[in-house]
Amino acid sequence: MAIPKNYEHEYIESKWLTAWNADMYRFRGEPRAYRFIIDTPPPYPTGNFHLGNALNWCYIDFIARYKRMKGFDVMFPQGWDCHGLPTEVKVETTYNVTKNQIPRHEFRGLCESLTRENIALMKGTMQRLAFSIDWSQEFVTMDPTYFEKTQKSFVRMYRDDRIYKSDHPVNWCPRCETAIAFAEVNYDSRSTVLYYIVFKGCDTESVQIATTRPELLGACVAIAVNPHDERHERLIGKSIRTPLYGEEVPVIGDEAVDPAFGTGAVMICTFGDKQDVRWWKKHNLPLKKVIGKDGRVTDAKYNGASISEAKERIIGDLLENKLVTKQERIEQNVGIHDRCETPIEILSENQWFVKIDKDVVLQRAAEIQWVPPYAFYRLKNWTESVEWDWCISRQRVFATPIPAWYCDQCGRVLVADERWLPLDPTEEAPRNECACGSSSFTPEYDVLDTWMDSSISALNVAGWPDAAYKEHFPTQLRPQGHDIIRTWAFYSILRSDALVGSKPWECVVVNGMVLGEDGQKMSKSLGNIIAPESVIEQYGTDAVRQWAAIGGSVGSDVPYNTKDLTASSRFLTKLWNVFRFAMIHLSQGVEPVVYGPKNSTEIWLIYELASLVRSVTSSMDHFSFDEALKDIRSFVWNTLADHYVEAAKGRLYERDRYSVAALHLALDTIAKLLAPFCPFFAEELFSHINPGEQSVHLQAWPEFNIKLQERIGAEPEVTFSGASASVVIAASAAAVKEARHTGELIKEIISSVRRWKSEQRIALNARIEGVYVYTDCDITDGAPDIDNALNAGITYKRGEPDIHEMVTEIRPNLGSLGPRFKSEAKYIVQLISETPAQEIADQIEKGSVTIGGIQLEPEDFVIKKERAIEGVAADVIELREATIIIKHK
RNA sequence: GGGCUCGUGGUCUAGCUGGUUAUGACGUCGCCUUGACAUGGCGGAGAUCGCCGGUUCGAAUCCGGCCGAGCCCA
Repeated sequence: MAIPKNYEHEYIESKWLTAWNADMYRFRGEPRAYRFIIDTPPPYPTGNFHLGNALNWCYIDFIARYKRMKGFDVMFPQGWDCHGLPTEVKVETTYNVTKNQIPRHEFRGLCESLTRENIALMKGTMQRLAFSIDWSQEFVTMDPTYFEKTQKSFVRMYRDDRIYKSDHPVNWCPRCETAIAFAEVNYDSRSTVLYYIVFKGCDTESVQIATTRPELLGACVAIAVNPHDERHERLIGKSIRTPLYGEEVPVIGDEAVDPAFGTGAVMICTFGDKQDVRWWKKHNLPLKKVIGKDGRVTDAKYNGASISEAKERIIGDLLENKLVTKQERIEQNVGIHDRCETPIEILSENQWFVKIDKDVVLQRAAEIQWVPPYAFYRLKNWTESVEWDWCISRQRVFATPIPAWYCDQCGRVLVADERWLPLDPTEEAPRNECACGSSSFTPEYDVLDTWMDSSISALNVAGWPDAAYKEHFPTQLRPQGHDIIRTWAFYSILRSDALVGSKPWECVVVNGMVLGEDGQKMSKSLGNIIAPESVIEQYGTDAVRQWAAIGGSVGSDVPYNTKDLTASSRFLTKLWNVFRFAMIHLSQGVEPVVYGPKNSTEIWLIYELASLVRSVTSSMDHFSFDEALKDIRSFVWNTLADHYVEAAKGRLYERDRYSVAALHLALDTIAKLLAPFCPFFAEELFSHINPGEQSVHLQAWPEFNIKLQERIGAEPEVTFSGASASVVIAASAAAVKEARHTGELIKEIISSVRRWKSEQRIALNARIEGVYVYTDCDITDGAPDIDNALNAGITYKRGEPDIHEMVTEIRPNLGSLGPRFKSEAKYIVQLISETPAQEIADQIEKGSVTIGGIQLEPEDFVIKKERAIEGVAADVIELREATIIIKHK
C-alpha cells in the first residue's frame, strides 16, 4: 500500500469520521462492568460551540477514551440546557413580537424550533472534534421527558418542605421583568454621583446624608449612623423628616455604618442594596415600595417616571429647595443582571424559594474530590457568603412551568401530584379539587429558574427517578468550568442531597477559561474570538486536541496560540515519517520473537517503552494531560526516532526480525497511548500496522508485562499482533539488566559520535576511520549497529586507553559533606579549595583523604579529569562507561 | 475589603517532599541533504528564578512581609 508522503489531516480525518461506528462509544450498562459515568455539562444552545467549550470537551473526551481503554463501561452522555432568556430575546427580535403579544405555547414553540436549529449546529462541531459521545444518551431539558423530572424534583422538594413561597426581597431585573438569583448577579464598577442631601430634624437639628440613589427618597424608612460617631451619636433615637416627602423616620445606630463614607449618615431604603435588607430585617423597619416591576417609580409624586428620570427630577426639586450641599463623582460597584447587564433592583415580591442549608452543602462538597483543589475553596467561599435562599421563580415563558395553581375560593396553593406530570398549569387544570371544595383555580404563570433543570443533570444521567438510578449514583465525574462553580456545582450538590441524600459525583474536574492569543479573556467585544471550525480546517482536529492537552494543567487558563498548534501538527508530521519509514519494514510481515540477552538495543527500547507507559498511565489517572502528551512526544521524537531508529536502521534494512518486532511494538504502543488525544492519527497508524484488527479505540490500554524466561528458545506466549502488550525475554534478570545497560551505552556512543561529526563539519554519512572505543561493557552485539549508524571503522578495546590522565579540578560534594558536617561544611569547603587538586587526587587514589586533620571519603569529592594523548593527536569523548578516541588523520 | 491562583532566558513553561552547572518548547544565531522526515539533524547565545527578610552548612524550592498580574466574591 502506498503511503502518502505527507500527513493530510483533512483526508484522514474525514475518512475516519465516515468509517467509525457510533456503537463504539455506546454505554453497555453491563451489570458487572466497571462503570464510569460522566455528568457532561449540557451547554446552552447558542448555536456556537466555542473554543472554551472545546477545551472542556477535549478533557472529557481524553478521560472517556482513556477509561474505555482501561476497561471501564463509560457513559459519555450529552444534554442541552435549553431554557433561558437569550433564546426568548432572539425570538422576540427575529419575529418582532414580545412574549406577551402571542399565546404562551406559540411563543414557546418558536423558542423550541430555534433551539433545535442551534443544537444541530453545535452537534456538528462536536462531532467534527471527534468527541466519543454516546448520542443515544442525549437529553434535551425543554423536552417533556426531561422537564417532567425537573417538575418531579420540584414537587418532591415542596413536599419535603425544602421549597416554599413567600414575600421576600429578591434581585429583580427591570429590563427582563423577572426575579433572578444571586448567582445571576454580577458586579460592575460604574461611575456615579454621590449627593449630599439635607434632612431636617423633627425634634432635633438637621443632618446631611450622602446617597447615590436619591430616587429612592420616597422609600426611605430610617437614617443610620455609626454609634461611635461623635458627629451623629446624639441623633440616635430622634426623628428626621425626609425632604420633599416629609415623612418622619427614626435615626438608628448601627456598627455597619462606615463613618468615613460620605457624611457618616446614610438613608435606609427598601431597598437600595443588600445592606438595606440586612438593616431592614435587623431593625424591624417598615416596607415602602417606590419602584415597580417595570423599573418605574410608583409613588404619587413621581409616578411613572423611569429611575433615571426620577433621579433627575428629585435632584432638581432638591436643588430648588437648596437641600443639596455637595455632588461628588465616585466609582461604585453595582449589581447587574449577568444576561443583559442591566442594573438590578431589590424588590420585595412573592416568589418561590429553595431553602439553602450551607452546612449540608459544604459537608457534601467535602466528600467530593476536586481537581484542582482550589475549586473546592471557591465553592466554600461562595457557600459561606450566601445570605438568602435560592429564588427559583422567574417571570418568563420559555422555561419549565411551575406545576401549581391557586384556589380562587380560599387562595390555597395546590401543587400538582407527581403522577400528573409533566404539565403546564396554564393549559391544564388540577385533577383534584381544593381542600375547601372549590374547583376554580388560577394557574401559576411563573416558571422555574433554568438552573432547576440543569442541577439535576447528574440524577438524570443516572436514570433518576427510576429506582435503578441507585445503581449508577453517585456518578463518577463532573467536568465543568470554574466560572459556574457557584451555580451549577453549588446547585447540583444542594439538589442531589435534597432529593436523594447523596453527593452527585465522586470527582469534579474543573477547566480553566480559554484566553485569546493576546492573553485577554476571549470575548466578542475584544474581537479576539477564534472559531473552532477555522482552527480545525487549518490544523486538523488532532492538532486542536493536542493544543487543549498541552496548553496547561487542568484548571489553569489556556491561551489560544498558534505556536502550540504548529508544534502539534509538526509532531504528527514527525510521527507520520517514522511510521512511513517503519512501514517499509513492517509491511513485509512482523514475526513473533523472543528476545535474548544479546538484543540489547531492543531490550533497552522495550524498557524505555515500559517506562513511558507507566508515566503516561499515571498522568492520565491524575488528569495531567499535558504531562502525558509531553512524554509521548518526547519518546517518539527522541527515544524512538533519534535513538532507536538510527541505531537499528542497518538491521531493519537487513530484515532483522527482532528489530522489526520492536519497531512494531513501539508504534503499536504509541498508537494506543495517543488514541485519547489524537483519535484520527492513532486510528490511521494502528490500522496500517495491524491490518484486520478492529479500531484502536476498542483496544485495551497498554500494560507492560515483561516476562523473563530462563529457557532460551522458548516460544513466545503472546505475539505482537496488536492486541497484545506482553513481551517475552528469554534471559535472567541479571542478563536483562546488563543488556539494558549495554543498550544505553550503544545509544550514547552513537549520539556522541554523531554530535562529534557534526561539530567537525563532517557529513553524517561520511566514512570515518581510526575510532577506538574503550569500555569494559560487552558491546560486541551492538557493534554492527554502531558501525552502521556512524559509518565508521571502529576498534573495540577493553580497559583504559593508554593516555595521560590529569586531574584538572576537584570540587567538594556538598550533598555528602552537608549532612555529615552541618555548620562545619563551610570550613571544609574552604580547606578543600586551598588544597591543590593533584594532592587530593593522589590521596583519593589511596582510598582516604585527610585535609587539615579531618578524615574525608572519596565520595566527598567531585573529580573532573581531562585526558591528554601523547604521540597521536586525537579527540577524546568521555562517556560514563566508555572512552572514545578518534585519531586525527 | 475577603477568598483563590500565579510571578523562572525575548515569549510560554518544567522543577518547588531544599543539594553544587535551573528543564523543555517557540523564537534567535551558526553549521549540515545522513538509504522516513529541511514541518529534518547538530550546536551556540540568552535567566542575579518579582523584591526584602527569616529558617538552614546550603533556598527557585520552606516560612513571613512587600510589590505586581489574573480570576472569584462582597
